[in-house]
Parts: sequence; C-alpha cells; structure tokens
Amino acid sequence: MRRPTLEAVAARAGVSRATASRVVNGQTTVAPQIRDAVLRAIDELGYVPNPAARSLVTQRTDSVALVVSEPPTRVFSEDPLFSTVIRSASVELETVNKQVVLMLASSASSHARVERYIAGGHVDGVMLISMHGADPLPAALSRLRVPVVSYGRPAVPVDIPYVDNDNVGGAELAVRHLVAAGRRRIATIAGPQDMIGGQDRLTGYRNVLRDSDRRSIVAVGDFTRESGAVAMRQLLGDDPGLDAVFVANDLMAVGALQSLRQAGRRVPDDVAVVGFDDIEAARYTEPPLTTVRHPVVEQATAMVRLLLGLAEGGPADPVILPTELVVRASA
Amino acid sequence: MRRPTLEAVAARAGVSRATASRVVNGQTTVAPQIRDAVLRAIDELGYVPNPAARSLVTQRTDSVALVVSEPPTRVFSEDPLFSTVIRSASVELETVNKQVVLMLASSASSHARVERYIAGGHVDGVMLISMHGADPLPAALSRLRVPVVSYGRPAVPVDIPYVDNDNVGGAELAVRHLVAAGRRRIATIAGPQDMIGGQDRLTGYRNVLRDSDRRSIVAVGDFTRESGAVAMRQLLGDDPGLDAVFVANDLMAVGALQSLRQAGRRVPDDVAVVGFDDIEAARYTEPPLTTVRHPVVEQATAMVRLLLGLAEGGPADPVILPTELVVRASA
DNA sequence: CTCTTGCGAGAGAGCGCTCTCTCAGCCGGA
DNA sequence: TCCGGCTGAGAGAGCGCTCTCTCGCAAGAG
Repeated sequence: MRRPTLEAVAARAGVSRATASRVVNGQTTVAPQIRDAVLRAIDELGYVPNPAARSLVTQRTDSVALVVSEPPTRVFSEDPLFSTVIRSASVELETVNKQVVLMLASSASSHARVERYIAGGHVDGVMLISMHGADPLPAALSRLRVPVVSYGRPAVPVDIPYVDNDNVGGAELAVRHLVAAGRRRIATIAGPQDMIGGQDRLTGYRNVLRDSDRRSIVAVGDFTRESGAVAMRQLLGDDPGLDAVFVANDLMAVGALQSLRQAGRRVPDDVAVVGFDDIEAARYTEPPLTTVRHPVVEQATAMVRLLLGLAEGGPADPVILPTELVVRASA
Repeated sequence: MRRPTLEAVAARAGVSRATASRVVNGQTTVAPQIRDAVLRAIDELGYVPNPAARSLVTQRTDSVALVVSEPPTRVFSEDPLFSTVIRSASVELETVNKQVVLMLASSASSHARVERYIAGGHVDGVMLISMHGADPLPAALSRLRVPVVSYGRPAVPVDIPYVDNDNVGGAELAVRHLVAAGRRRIATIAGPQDMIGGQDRLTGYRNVLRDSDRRSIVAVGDFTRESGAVAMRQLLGDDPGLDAVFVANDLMAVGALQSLRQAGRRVPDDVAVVGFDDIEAARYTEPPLTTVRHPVVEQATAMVRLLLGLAEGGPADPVILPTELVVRASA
C-alpha cells in the first residue's frame, strides 16, 4: 500500500486535483466548505505531499546546504565554534521551514562531491564555512547559479557575500587592554596566516603595538590547543621577559596557559593572557580567560538571513559584526 | 537559460533518452561507441541529473536524516560527543553517496516538523540521537514506514534497532578501578535518570559497590559541567570523608574537579575521580582525567551501517560496543 | 434583458527522469 | 534457408505535483 496522492485526496473530497492542491498550498480562492472537505480528506488519508514531485515543478527544494570546508576532525572535535554556527543556522532556517543538508568537504574528492551535489540543484542555497585560504570551493561554488554566502570573509577574493566579525577591531581591543594595563612586552600567538581570522587578528595586534611603540613578538599556531602550547613555549624561549600575550583564539590560549603553568609563570601576575572567541571553556580555565567575544550566534543568523534575502533578490553586501572584550582574571 | 536535461544530452548524442539514461546510471548494455558519445554530450553540456525527477520515479532520495532530539543549546555547545557522532556518521554516509539532513528536534513544534518531514518521504532513513526518556519521537518515528535506527538504546521500550556502548560494563570498570586502588568511600555523580546512559552507569556503579561491600553515595546531575560542580559540592557536604567519586560523564567530572579544587581537596591524593566518555578535554584537566572511553566513532559508523543494512532487509539486531578504562592522573 | 465583470473550480500540460515493453538485427543451429 | 534466441536501442507510460488557461456561473451595470 503506497502513500496517498493528491489525486486520492481530490477524489475523496469530490473535487479536482487542482483544487486540492490549492488547499494544500493555502491559496485563498477556495470556498470554505470545499476547503474543509479537502482538509478532512487529507486528514483521513494521512496525506503528505511528495516533495520530489513538488520540487520537480516548482524548481525549489526548500533546503540549503551547509558546507563545512575543513578536515572533518578539526571542525567538530576541536572547535566548539563550528558547532554553534551549525546549530544557530539550523534554528534560524527552521523558522522559514527550510532544511539543512550538512556537507563536510575535507578531501579533494569530497570537494568534487559537494560541487556535483550543489550543481545538481539539490538545494536552494549554500552556506559556506571555510576559513582556509587555499580552499578552491568558494570560487567553484560562486560559478554555479546558486546563491552562496560565506561565514567569514573568504580568504581568496571571490564574489561571495559574507558575514564576518571585526577581527582587526577585536584584536585591537585586546591588545589595547594589555597596553592600558601597563604591559610592556606583549607577544602574540597568531593563527594560521592562510586564514582570514589568523591574518586579521595579527594585523590588529600589529596596529596597536605600532601605535604604542612596542616591539612585536610573534609566534604562529594553527588554532589548535596543542599548537598554542607549543607556541607559548617558543615565545618564552625567545623572550623570557615577556609580560603579556595575545592569543588569536581561545583554544590556543588554553594551550598557552598550560605551557605558562608548566614554565612556572603566574597568570596574570607574571604574564597576562587574552584570547579570542570566548568559547565556553574560557570560563573554566585557571584562571578564567579574558577574551574577545564575537557574536557567533548573530553571525550565523545574519548569514542565514543574507542567504534568504539573496534568494529573493536582496542585497549582497557583506555584513560585519562588532566584537567585545570580556575581562576575566587572566588579564 | 535553464539546465540541460537528459533529453538534450540524448539529442546531442543522437540517441534516445532511454539510452542516455542507461549511460548515466552505468548500465552495461550499451555499446562502447554510443556510451562514449553520450558521455561526451554530458560533458559538453555540463549535464547533471535532476534529483527531484529521479527520486520521483525511483522513490529514493539518497539522503538520510540525522535527528538530534535535544534542546539545541545543550547538544552542540556543551557536549562534544554529539559533534563527533555527527561527523563520523557524515563521513560514513559519504562513502555510499548519501546526504545527511540535519534536524534539531528540541521543542514540541519541531517534533511535529520532523515527523512531517520524515513522513513526507524526504529521506530514505532516519538516525535518531535521543537520550531523553520522555521523548515521543522514537515511538512516533517507528510508526512511519521508514527505516529508523537509534544512537543509544531508546529510553522507552520501542521497536527501533540501536547501537549502544556497554554503559553498565564501563561503569563497573571505573568503579572496580577505584576499589582496586583501595578507595573506601566511593561516591558517584549520576546522570539524569531519564536517560539510558544515566541509568545504566548508575547501575554499574551500584553493582560493583554491592559486590565489594561498600555504601553507595549518590548525587544526580544532568550531564552538564555546571551540574557536576554543584553535585560535587553537595557530595562533599553529605560525606566530607569520601575518597573517590565516579562521575557519569566527563563534562560533569570537569565541574567536579573544579569544586574539589575550590574545597581544597587534592586529586587524586584526597579524592580520586573517574569520568566517563573520554572527551578531548579530559586530557587537559588538572590533573588529567581517568575516564571510561567508549568508541564514539565506531558507534556512529555502526549506526550508519545498521541503517543501510536495514534498508536492504538486513538484520535489526542491536549492537553493543565494548568500553575501556583510560587511566590518567586523577585516579 | 443583455453584456460585462469577477470569482471559484476544473482540465490538462508538463516538470525530468526511469523502466518496462517492444522491436530490430544478428548469430548459430537445425 | 529458416527460425529461435539474444543483445542493444527506442517508444512511451507514468511518477505526483503545480500552474496556466479556460469556463461556468452569479452579480451588477447599462
């Protein structure tokens, strides 16, 4: 026994298929008693529209792809940020009854898979989360005739509207805080320089140091906790006298705190530490981490709205959201 | 200019639509030179099959839903476990070219939405992640004519095949370790008792205490870090002399460590702590956390295979995976 | 009383594909 | 030589829906 079709509903209600369709789609040009008859038939038969048939004719699918373009291990296990983005975007899309198709694009083969999928018209739009500079996906997707938005400014210049936070401004906020506290030798653990976040936060750091006449002391990590620990050890070796460090994300800051502890440095007495992101774990470090908060939820929500707007011919202007310094005990 | 259809490909290759379809679907009953002609036409036109049209006739969609049935906040931000499950399942499904539709079912309204979506035949199968006892979703979905599998044994008895780890055995492992270390007053911070994991891990704890002639000291949390901290304070109040605690998940264990530190208890000297899950953060606590590891990736992978097998008439037997004690510094 | 207007409902085409059925053509065996 | 069997390709139905076009009919205008 197969699922009831609109045909069956129409027959039961004694109307034409067209009228039944009108009722299902909430058109108003149906007389109330006929409307009720159709609704009753739908209810009795347990009718649910066939989405494939519908989207075959409407050319819509009511679903959007969320493409996460990172090695999958890093994304989910390491960085809670991604989870929040995915969740917020899902919630926002639910409100307009769109589905989220989650795609992980790690390897080259999965890139091809994603491209094929998007090109196939499976989805009405694409949200791209890709921080990686060498990523060919933004360029590839922008060539397809599907609305695409990016979470974060794409690292390569490509014509995709995006939503980002003010990375430069946030970093400046953090470093200015350290300067204001009288710190003299302020180092940084920068993020990967092929990621926008990594670049911009380093730029912010440099801006403030230049203005306040301090020397920059830079180590580079890859946004993982482990790399933060390594970079901190390196910085301590390079300049044992440093009294502050701005870390380009909280995950690395956690690693840095660990290295500082192992090196016998007290935080914030000997070395002040400021992170970036304000992940949940930042509240639970020892001491709790002073960090730059950016509105992840709002950013994800804005991305969704940008995409939805785009589909309706809305503006394709980038959206930049402000950041905020959260002062805790570490600096 | 719209997308090329199979018709166009066929015309260009000088064959019938049926033959073009055969080539696209990799059927072997096509002469090589015709096959090549069709492939060339596909390439030249940039043809990609229309999935809606295809699934209209095949009654397949090549996508499965991953339904996460928890308040969305908790799921993603708090518990890295969920992320790992989602990632692993996605990766496994990629290998068979199926897409993942991610659905968050938090409120009652979104439950209805999920049900409607599944009933609509949008997906070929459902993976359900729901640990919550009162959740009506497992029962509701099992009534639909779609293959459904569950990550973790459903809390209410319902006819859904599932993949779970040996929660009871894992807890026994943990508590036996504490007993073997000579701990006398072994408390537990149990998980929510409307979740299978919460129940079973408490059962394991009780089993061992009973056998080793010790009194059980129980506080109950809700698997969040904060609740672990609260429960630990409560336990210390109830029984200041306790010398070990088995915490039903790592997140709560992190909170418990915090409370112990605040109470001036040394870990493991004064109080030994064993967690459960072996999340990444367990390696970075102070001291690193002894915990019970269960194979999350394998469990997710097994869930996918169970679902795929089900769709082909395979067995619907539950799968139980073993756990393992990871000894670090905290116990 | 006729003609227009407008509203509500039906007829029917067609979205792009798969798959069964049919058939042409070729081979080998009797 | 004829026929049966097999292989490879085409014809065409039909998946379930939307949407335009058409039409009947009632109401109001002239």
